[in-house]
Amino acid sequence: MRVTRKSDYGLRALCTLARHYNREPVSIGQLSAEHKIPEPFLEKIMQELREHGLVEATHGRGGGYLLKKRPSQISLREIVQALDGPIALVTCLDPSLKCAIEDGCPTSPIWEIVNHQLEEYLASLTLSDVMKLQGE
Amino acid sequence: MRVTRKSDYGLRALCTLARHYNREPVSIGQLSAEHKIPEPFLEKIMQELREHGLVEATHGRGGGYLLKKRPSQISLREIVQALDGPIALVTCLDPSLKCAIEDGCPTSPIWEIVNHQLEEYLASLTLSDVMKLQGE
DNA sequence: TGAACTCGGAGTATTTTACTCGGAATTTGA
DNA sequence: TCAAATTCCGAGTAAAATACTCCGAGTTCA
Ligand code: FES
Ligand code: FES
Repeated sequence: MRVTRKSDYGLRALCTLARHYNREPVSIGQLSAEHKIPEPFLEKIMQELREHGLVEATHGRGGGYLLKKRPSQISLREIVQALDGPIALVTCLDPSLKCAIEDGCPTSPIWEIVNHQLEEYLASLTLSDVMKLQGE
Repeated sequence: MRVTRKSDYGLRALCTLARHYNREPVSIGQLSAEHKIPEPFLEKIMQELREHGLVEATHGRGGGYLLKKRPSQISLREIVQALDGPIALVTCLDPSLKCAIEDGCPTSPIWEIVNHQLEEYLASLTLSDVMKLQGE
């Protein structure tokens, strides 16, 4: 029942990018120092975020990353899905896998409901919510 | 973001025990056959459920397991906590571990909220809810 | 007394997560 | 124009968590 470290690291980095929204890009070096994230690992994370359209990168000296959308347009759900893959509380809910029992499985309906609730809840929270909470 | 197989297996087994509430105990053999769970693994699972006071066992021939409380008194949260340990969406929320940043960590407030919501939601669902959904 | 059970502890195997490495490509400023 | 600062990409390795096994011992009951 855990979000991977990738998602937590990713979210922390995105917070910094939210502060820099509409300003100069932020490099891996800066991000990893601020949040104590191993550099090469964060590099991979930012790459995935870019592939999923959440950030964009500028190459070369002075380059780095910036948010591609407004902080209020980026939900926790998107972030977690980008880094951890589909939200599936049990393996049977992961579209890329299949389950042992299928029909007549007593637990599948309840997990579907819980999963759906969780997904909707994460969709309702955005980077700007995270920023707001931080200030308190 | 996954409940372990242990919890899913455990929940399936508990469903059968719910049907047998106030009747004869059900053995590991029966349970594992019905739900296609490896016998020795299920044995461990039932042991943990017993240690957490959710089921009770009777030894010897004709023995097996029975629920120790009414199905409506057993929440998903208890089950998951018994088998997967504390519900902690990120490692920082697990009381047995500590975190790298602590003060000023931008993500900790939001994860606490999400974690709490999830926990409450699981607490609100019981074995009898699972049974009801199954009938549909 | 022996078959059908659970108990308990100590394992092993498999999968997932976390993280590293090195070389190529891109941009900018001196 | 070249060297430094940066991302990009693919292929790894290391560590941790999960999934599962094994076996000998204790219980109960017919
Ligand atoms: S085994 Fe797949 S839904 Fe239960
Ligand atoms: S690192 Fe522990 S709360 Fe963020």
